[in-house]
Amino acid sequence: MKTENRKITIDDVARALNISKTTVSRAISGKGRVGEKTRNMVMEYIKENNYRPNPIAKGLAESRTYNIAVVWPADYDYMDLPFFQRCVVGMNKITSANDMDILICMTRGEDIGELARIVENKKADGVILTRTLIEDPAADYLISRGFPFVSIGTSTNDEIITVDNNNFDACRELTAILATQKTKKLALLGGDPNHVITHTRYKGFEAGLKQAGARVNEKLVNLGVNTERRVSELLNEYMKLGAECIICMDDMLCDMLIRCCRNEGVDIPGDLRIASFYDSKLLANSDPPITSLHFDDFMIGQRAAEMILRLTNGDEVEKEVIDEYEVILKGSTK
Amino acid sequence: MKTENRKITIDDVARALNISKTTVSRAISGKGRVGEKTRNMVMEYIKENNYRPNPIAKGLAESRTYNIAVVWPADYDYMDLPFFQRCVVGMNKITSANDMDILICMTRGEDIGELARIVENKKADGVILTRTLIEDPAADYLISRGFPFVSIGTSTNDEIITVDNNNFDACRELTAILATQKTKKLALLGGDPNHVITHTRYKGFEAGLKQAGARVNEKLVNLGVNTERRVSELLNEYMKLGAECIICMDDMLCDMLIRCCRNEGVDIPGDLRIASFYDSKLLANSDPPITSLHFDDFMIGQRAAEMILRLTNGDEVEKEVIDEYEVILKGSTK
DNA sequence: TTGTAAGCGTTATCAA
DNA sequence: TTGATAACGCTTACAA
Repeated sequence: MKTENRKITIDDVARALNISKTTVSRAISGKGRVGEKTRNMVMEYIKENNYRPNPIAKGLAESRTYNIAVVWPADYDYMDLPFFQRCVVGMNKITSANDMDILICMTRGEDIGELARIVENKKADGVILTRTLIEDPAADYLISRGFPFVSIGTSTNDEIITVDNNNFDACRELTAILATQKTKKLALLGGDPNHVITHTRYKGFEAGLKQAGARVNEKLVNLGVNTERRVSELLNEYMKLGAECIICMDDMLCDMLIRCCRNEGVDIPGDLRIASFYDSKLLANSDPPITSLHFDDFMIGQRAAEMILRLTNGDEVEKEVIDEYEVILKGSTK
Repeated sequence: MKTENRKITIDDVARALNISKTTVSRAISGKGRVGEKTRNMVMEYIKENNYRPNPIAKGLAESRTYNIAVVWPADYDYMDLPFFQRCVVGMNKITSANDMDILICMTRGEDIGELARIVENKKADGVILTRTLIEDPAADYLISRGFPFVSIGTSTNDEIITVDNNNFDACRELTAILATQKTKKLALLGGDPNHVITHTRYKGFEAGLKQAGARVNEKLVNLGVNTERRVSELLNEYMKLGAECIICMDDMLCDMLIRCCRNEGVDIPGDLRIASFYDSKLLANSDPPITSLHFDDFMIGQRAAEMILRLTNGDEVEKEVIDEYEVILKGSTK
């Protein structure tokens, strides 16, 4: 009972069939002409003997890895957002269907050292960036190296191939709906101004107000908010200015705001309405449930993966915008 | 202005220095004797010319990949739990410090096809399973292939090298604290009985009651709960039986339970106390905030990564238990 | 201490 | 349609 554990190689196949490696290789890859009969013989043999070409050797010969690197931010602020995880599940559906794998690569603030290592070492054939920044060292680096990549999110740099949800329209629509109720005084609480999405959401907010015949009140808009202390200050300011509704750019801000309201005895939606430009399962089920937008993270991951695969195959790839968002009106806006 | 983009190889280094590849290889790897002078010369040259050995070629020669595969469940139930994502961030800290990378690999229910592909194709040197099951096809497969792996979570199979939080003690402690208040009638809502953790938590619950001089009331314990409908039914049953406190095994159940209570007009903690055996940032901030346990996901990922690296280096590795949990008492249990 | 040459398992070039 | 044979870039016996 010898358990031959050594993996069978292309050489073994060739020898067993009394043909050359070249022929076997051609039969499998489909490149180059092979006799019908020979091909069948090879295909049958490898099926029966469960031969799988070694992707490392293949990679060495082809200068490929059959891996896609996905870049995540490792900052604590983002570690809890299920967004990245959900994207990856979507990407995996595509990559695994193409016998490719996903490599996880972290950036820590400005530090793109790990990405650089992966690129220099050729450990992946392409890269997916999971967010776009105004000042974006990762994207700049990849461009400078001429390394294929796509970004999730809209970019200020037009050469970058991106896939994004239609955040602008979604935010515009939600804002317009809220503004055309009796409520006119809408306020905004925004995140990191180095994120392109922050500006997109702001533009959507602006357009939504315009559409409803209202205008942005600069005093009711603040970006770069990232602490509960700051949220609390702004809540007080906004209330003094007579804000009727506050929209948060994401649910971490929204979560903070809810807590501040509770501490200050501000009733939602009685004294103040609240909405978020990005959904969270848990917030949508909180008391009161929070009005928000919903995007399909799984889907956007899938699209990004499809695009980078095409790109690494040398095909032309165009930017994409996904329009399937949902506006979910809940108790927090009556 | 020729941009020599071709990567420099070990051959280039050797030729430039008028020595053989062998010597260069030895100087870099540290294996085999090399003259002090020669080594310095090599090291200096590769630093200046920014030479990095190609890991694919290295891998082909050594039969290694410098990748670790991390296995995630792709089921919808788990897609939202930040646990897996946080683990990976922890693992990455270790792997990247060792010039290794993380490959993501999904299992879908019983389907371990992708894991098998990665193992058969030798696309990783070792595997980390992120949960343990009673009936565990992934672990069984890896054992049968003799492929190195570690599991996060306690296993019923003693040969498996695991790293786990001390769930038993944590659950025991929380239960005991809740039971030694005036409350004696504790109920339990549990998840998938194929997960080892479900049983561990149950044992902890049992031990906690015992410690408090109480005993498990079988009618107040139900495992395998996974729908809101079922939670609602059980809430009614438990209330009829006079339950004073319900502990949920995780925060998805807890979230459902809170919603059911709201629907049924059950006041927390007035009519009923609630706690969870696994924490969620959002639940801890809900109204009322939920009493729960807290574990360090980042840390457990780190440990798992350290273990698999040692294992792939052929070192002996022992099971580990991490004792740093926190019991967080909040408003939901008064 | 250093070098030669044979792998590692593929693909690709060039003849036959 | 097929087959030698040389890459791909590195490690590692075995020699010197």
